[in-house]
Amino acid sequence: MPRAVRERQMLDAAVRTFGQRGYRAASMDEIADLAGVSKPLVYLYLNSKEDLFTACIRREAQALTAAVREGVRPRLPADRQLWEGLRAFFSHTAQNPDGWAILHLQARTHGEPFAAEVSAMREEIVAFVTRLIAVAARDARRDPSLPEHEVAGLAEALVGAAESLAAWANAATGVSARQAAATMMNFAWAGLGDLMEGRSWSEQR
Amino acid sequence: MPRAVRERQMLDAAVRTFGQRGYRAASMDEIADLAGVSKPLVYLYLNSKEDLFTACIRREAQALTAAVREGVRPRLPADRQLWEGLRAFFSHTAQNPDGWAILHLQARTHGEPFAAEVSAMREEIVAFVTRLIAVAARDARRDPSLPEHEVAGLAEALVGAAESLAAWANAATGVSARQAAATMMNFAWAGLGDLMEGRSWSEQR
Amino acid sequence: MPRAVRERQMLDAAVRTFGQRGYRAASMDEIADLAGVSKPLVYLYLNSKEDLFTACIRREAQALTAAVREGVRPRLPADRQLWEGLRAFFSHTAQNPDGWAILHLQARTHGEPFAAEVSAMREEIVAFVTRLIAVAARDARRDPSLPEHEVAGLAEALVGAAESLAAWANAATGVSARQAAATMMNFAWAGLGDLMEGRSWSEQR
Amino acid sequence: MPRAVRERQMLDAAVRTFGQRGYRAASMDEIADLAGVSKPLVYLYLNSKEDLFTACIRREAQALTAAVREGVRPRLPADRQLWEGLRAFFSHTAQNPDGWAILHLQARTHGEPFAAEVSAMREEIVAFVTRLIAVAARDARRDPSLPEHEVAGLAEALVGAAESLAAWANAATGVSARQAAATMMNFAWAGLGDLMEGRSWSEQR
DNA sequence: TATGAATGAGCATTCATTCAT
DNA sequence: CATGAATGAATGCTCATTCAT
Repeated sequence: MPRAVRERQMLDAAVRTFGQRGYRAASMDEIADLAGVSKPLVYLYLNSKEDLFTACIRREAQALTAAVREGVRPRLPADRQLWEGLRAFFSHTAQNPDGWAILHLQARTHGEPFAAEVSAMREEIVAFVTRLIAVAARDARRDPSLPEHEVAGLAEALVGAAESLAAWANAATGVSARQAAATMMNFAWAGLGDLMEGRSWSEQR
Repeated sequence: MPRAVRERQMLDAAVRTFGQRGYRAASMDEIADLAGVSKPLVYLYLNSKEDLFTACIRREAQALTAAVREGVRPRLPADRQLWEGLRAFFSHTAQNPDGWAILHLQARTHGEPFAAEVSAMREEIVAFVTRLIAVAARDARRDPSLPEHEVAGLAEALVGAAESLAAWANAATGVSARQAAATMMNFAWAGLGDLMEGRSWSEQR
Repeated sequence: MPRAVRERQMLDAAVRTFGQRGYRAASMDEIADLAGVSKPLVYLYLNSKEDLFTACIRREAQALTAAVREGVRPRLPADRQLWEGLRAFFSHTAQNPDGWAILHLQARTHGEPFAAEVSAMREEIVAFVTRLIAVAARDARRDPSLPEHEVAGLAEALVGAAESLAAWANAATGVSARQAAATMMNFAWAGLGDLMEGRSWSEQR
Repeated sequence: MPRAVRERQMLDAAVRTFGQRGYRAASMDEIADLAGVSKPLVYLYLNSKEDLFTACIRREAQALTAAVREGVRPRLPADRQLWEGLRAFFSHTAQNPDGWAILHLQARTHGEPFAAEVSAMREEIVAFVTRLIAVAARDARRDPSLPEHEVAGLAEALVGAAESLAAWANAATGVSARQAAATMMNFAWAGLGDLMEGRSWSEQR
């Protein structure tokens, strides 16, 4: 069996195990078993538990950013791009709960080698959102009087809100990716103040 | 030395160790050392690692909710209450990074006995926010045409955004609790859309 | 509360705990709790776990030998003395299962300081039986052509059989001390060979 | 080194350690040391201390019953079968003092999982003796007017006597298996009463 | 007389990791 | 390419025992 395939099996098993048990509670024995190979082979291919976990994080991070990137049509107005990105995000996390658990919970919880890995991805997403906000500001013919720093904070908050909603939507049965995205747009774009006045964000214009 | 004092020392040491190392990686030996007592005493007073961690979660959760509750003056308009709550929240988390790490990261990452504990606290905060939104809607003389479910999602998103900003503010040096709270208000109350048009939320009116 | 009474309470608790849990599994904590006193007091009165266990063994051994001694009228013929001794033995062990467990199981299982203690008692009983056999032989006007050594073996076997029956009678519901003693007499006095021929031992002559 | 061999070594070491120290006092460290392997290997092969002890009991129980079974020629008269069985029994226990200590003392002293294991073996032996008694009764052309229950008691007493003699013979130097068996036959078959009259059981008729 | 507070030492168990084949 | 065999190092937890009061 070619190496690439074996490696994929191992990563699949590892993602599942790490996602469900957590980094420390997952044992290499269980992962090897689930992958259907012997433990030494896992070490031969992936060196150590740490490296294996890092590989999981990287793969899942790339899968997530790719899904979001592919979900967004870059020519649309900023709010529409955000809308599409959010839909892709909620959709992907709902379909890959173990991967999402690794990125959102495990990697950040278990210290330096891993937190850095996931931060890279997060920054990519934050940068994407930051760019959207800048574009929107330009389209509104406004000088970016919002300072850099403030924009970064807004993006951070937006991403955090989305992450939180992802967990909520996954847990609360019956909340679709679309609904979660709609809630996010209302919250982030329209703002609570506007919502109070009866103005909510809407996909149609 | 009286029991109550010793117990406090142990909890302090445990919060610090759990917060920095994580639940699994923290060893009872290290906690006992840091508390300046022998391991058996930790077991005598706090029964088990699980119970000790639960006690940490409970203490930190109560400290956090108490801080927020005390920071809010209940007669003010909803947005002002939110503003004050956020300031208290960011302030408390900045001053108790280990406690916040336990609540935000560790407890949620390590499965059922603990996740439930922190969920209770989180629900209390979400309920507080939900109530604020409802009050704001009433004050704006709007029928609560925002459905229950949508409000829950908004509150969830708001809390998630705040949690995310807390981590960000703690990490990025030089962001004060006040600044973080302002960013949150802009984000949550004014909304990105308004911000684009130059309307941001402001403490003065 | 006078020392003697306290000490009795402790020994009672210890016998029960050792009898039910075993020497190693019984904890000084549990014994102190059951006795209703603090642990240091147990140490003050009885020095150590080892000494405490030894004290239990001694007390129960004396109680058992006393019960047997008091049950036997020394002027009767040998077989009647044996009969009475067996009844007293089965009766006492049935009423003190924990004490009997200590003597029969725990003390012999846990090595030297204790095994010696119970051996002393056992030898006393074996000596009693040996004497009975010798008396019976004299009464039958037979030279003791049974060698010393053989007699010791017989006595040992008899005591072993009785001990075994005690456990069996205690476990099998509905076997009285009297029945157990009768079985023993049939077995030991009449012998299987005689039983086969229809001759069994009988209390009435 | 192949697994089966290693496993035997471990069981040998365990039987010796459990037999001499007792179940609780024996440490897995000591057993592993004595077996010449590391502790994790013991766990890998035998799961837990409890399982290891159970495996010891089972192995020794089977060895003992096999030795007795093989020592008995089934066509002989009942008393001769008993004689042969006893010789095999005393011989085996004398040669395996640690195994015998496990079966006779340790297993019965340490509660349910183990006591049940050894009870099974004991019942097999008691059943064998019971059958012998029944056969002897038939051969003597006697109705089995000995009630079931009485026979069970007799068998129990006989086995107990033998167990007791085994310990005695092992301790008292210079008592051979043959002598112990002879004493048992005199005791059990002839009965003390007969012995008093000068009639003892004899191998020759 | 009696106890609350405290600990040194040990034990069963697990796990990431490595050889020799 | 793949594995059966093996281990050093921790870790959670318990227990007999002792002071200071």
